[in-house]
Amino acid sequence: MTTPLDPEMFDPVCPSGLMPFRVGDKWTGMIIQCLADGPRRFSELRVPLRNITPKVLTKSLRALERDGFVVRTESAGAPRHVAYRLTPLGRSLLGLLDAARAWAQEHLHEVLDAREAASGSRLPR
Amino acid sequence: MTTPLDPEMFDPVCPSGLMPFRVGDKWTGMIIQCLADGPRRFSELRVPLRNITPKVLTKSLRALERDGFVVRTESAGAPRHVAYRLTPLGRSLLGLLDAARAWAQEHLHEVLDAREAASGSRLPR
DNA sequence: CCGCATCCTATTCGATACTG
DNA sequence: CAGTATCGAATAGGATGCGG
Repeated sequence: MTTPLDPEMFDPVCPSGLMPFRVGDKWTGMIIQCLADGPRRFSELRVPLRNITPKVLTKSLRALERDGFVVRTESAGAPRHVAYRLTPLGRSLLGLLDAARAWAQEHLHEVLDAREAASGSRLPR
Repeated sequence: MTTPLDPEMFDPVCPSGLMPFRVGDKWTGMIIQCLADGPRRFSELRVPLRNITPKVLTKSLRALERDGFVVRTESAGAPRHVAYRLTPLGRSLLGLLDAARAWAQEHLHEVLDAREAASGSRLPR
């Protein structure tokens, strides 16, 4: 349930930036994936999202909270312990993310090929 | 097959801007919808996308072309006649768009409610 | 009819440094 | 540990006007 997140969870060679889909902002989809099998702490999330700055992660998490996809829970104690977990509404997005990944599995290479071909034939209109 | 596009096709009251998903840029998803049941002309596309400027529409269409989702065909003659149609790859996105709409049908109101509630309780952290 | 050229604004993302 | 504050670069999106 709470095994550590794989730092290689998001392949840098196939960043979701190449995907024709986005959920929320640049990081939202990956954050939701990270929360798929249990609550995670702020700094735990920063591991797979290797270079995310705290400011940007905070912003994405606040948006997810505001929209009811995620709840934030702070337990008293020092050092601080803050956890983020998906709500049922947040979990309702997982199916769509799966569908998107399935599409990518099947078709993304076609997009990359088309892009490659387009950068070859440079006949600007 | 080529009945005119409904100018009210995209409800201004529920713009896709509120959706937590995006395909490509702001207009891409709507363009693909417009092309779902047959080729369409440039100016035909501008109708349901009421306020789109030609520059922006062009940019989105070029991106769709580059990625292999759409093909552009220009028939000789004056005035010009340019049509855009989905490729099989482009059509492969329709299922995903349907799934996204189904999700929205079922859950978007929860998001809006959550957003509403959040704007009520203003306890900034 | 189908764009392109220019200019402008707002937002997004990130780097860096600092705090309870 | 979990953020906040400030700054800067890049990009998206749009308004307007011209051109083949």
